[in-house]
Amino acid sequence: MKRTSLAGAACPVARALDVIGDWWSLLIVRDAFDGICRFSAFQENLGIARGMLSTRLHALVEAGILTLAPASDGSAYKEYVLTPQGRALFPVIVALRQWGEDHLYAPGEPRSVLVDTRTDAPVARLEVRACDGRPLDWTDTAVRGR
Amino acid sequence: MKRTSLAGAACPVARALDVIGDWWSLLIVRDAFDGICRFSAFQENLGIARGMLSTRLHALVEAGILTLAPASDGSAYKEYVLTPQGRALFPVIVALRQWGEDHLYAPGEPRSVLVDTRTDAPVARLEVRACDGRPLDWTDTAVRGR
DNA sequence: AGAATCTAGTTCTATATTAGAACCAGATCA
DNA sequence: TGATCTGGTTCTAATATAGAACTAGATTCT
Repeated sequence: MKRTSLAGAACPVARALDVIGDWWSLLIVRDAFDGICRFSAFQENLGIARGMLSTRLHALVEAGILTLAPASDGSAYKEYVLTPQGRALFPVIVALRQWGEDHLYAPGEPRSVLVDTRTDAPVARLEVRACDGRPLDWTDTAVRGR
Repeated sequence: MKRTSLAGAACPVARALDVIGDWWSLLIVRDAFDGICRFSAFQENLGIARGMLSTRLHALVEAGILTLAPASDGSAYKEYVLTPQGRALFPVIVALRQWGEDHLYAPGEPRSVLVDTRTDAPVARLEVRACDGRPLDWTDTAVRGR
C-alpha cells in the first residue's frame, strides 16, 4: 500500500518527516551541506541507485529544499543548491551527527568530525534551552495543543 | 532489493540514519518523549499497522533506544521506555520540530508547540555554536576525516 | 569535424518493505 | 465463566528500492 502521508499532521515533527523522513533525503541534504551539487557527485558519494537519486532530487526541489541553478563553472549543466529552507536543516543534521558520534562508534573507531573552520575545533554540543537561556532536558518540556 | 545498510559508514549522520532513519522510528521516539509507552497507545496515536509497529519496536529495543520494563501500574503487561541513548535523541526531535514549525505550516494553521513546563513559554531556538559559544552557521563549519 | 567520453538522467525488472485486515493467546474485567 | 482488552503474529496486495541497461545532449580528444 502507499506509505501513509503525514503531511496534514498537527505535529511539526510528523510534517517534517513527511518531507525529509525517507531513506535518502537527509543524506542528500548532508552532502549538499558538504558542497556537493552535481548529480554524478551525489551518486558516487552516496552509492545510491541513479533512479532513486533522480526521484529524490526532484522531490527535494519540489519541497523547496534544493533548487536547480546554472553550473557555477560556466558549463551548460545545472547544479542542485540548498535554498534558505534547506539551509535551515543544519541543526537537524548536526543533531543527528552528534547522536551518531556519541552512540554508534566503538572507542577509537575512525569517524568524520564537524569542526569550526576558524579554530578547527569540533563544534559545541547542541542544547535545548528555555527562552531565557536555561538548559532544559526532556522532563522540563511538554507538547501543548495535540 | 534490500535497502542499503549505512551501518559501517564513516559519517555519523549516515550511521544515525541507519538506526532511526526509517519511516516510523522517529515518530515512535517522539511519542515515547510524550510519555506513550504501551503498544496499543503507540498504535492508536500513530495509526501505524500493528505488524509495522511490532517490527519497529523490536528494532528500537535491539538498537538500545527503547527497553521493555514491567508496567508501572502493576499489571502483567510491559512498557516501552526510553533508554539513556534514546533520551539523547531529544535534540534531534526538537530540531525537526523547529524546522517543521518554521517551514511547513500556513500562517495561523494550528500546530502543537513544545513548551518549557516551568514557564509554559516555547523553548528557545536550537543553535549550532563553537566550543567558545560563538554562534556558527553552516558556512563556518567543515567536515574533517572523510 | 568526427569520434570518444562525460553528464544527467529514464526505463526496466527483481526483490524488499509497507499497509491493512484477519487471526490468536494470555491477562483482565463483568 | 464469558466478554473484552492487550500485545502481538500471519497473510495478502500494493508500493518502494536496488541495480543494471539504455539514451540524449554536452564536452573533450584527435
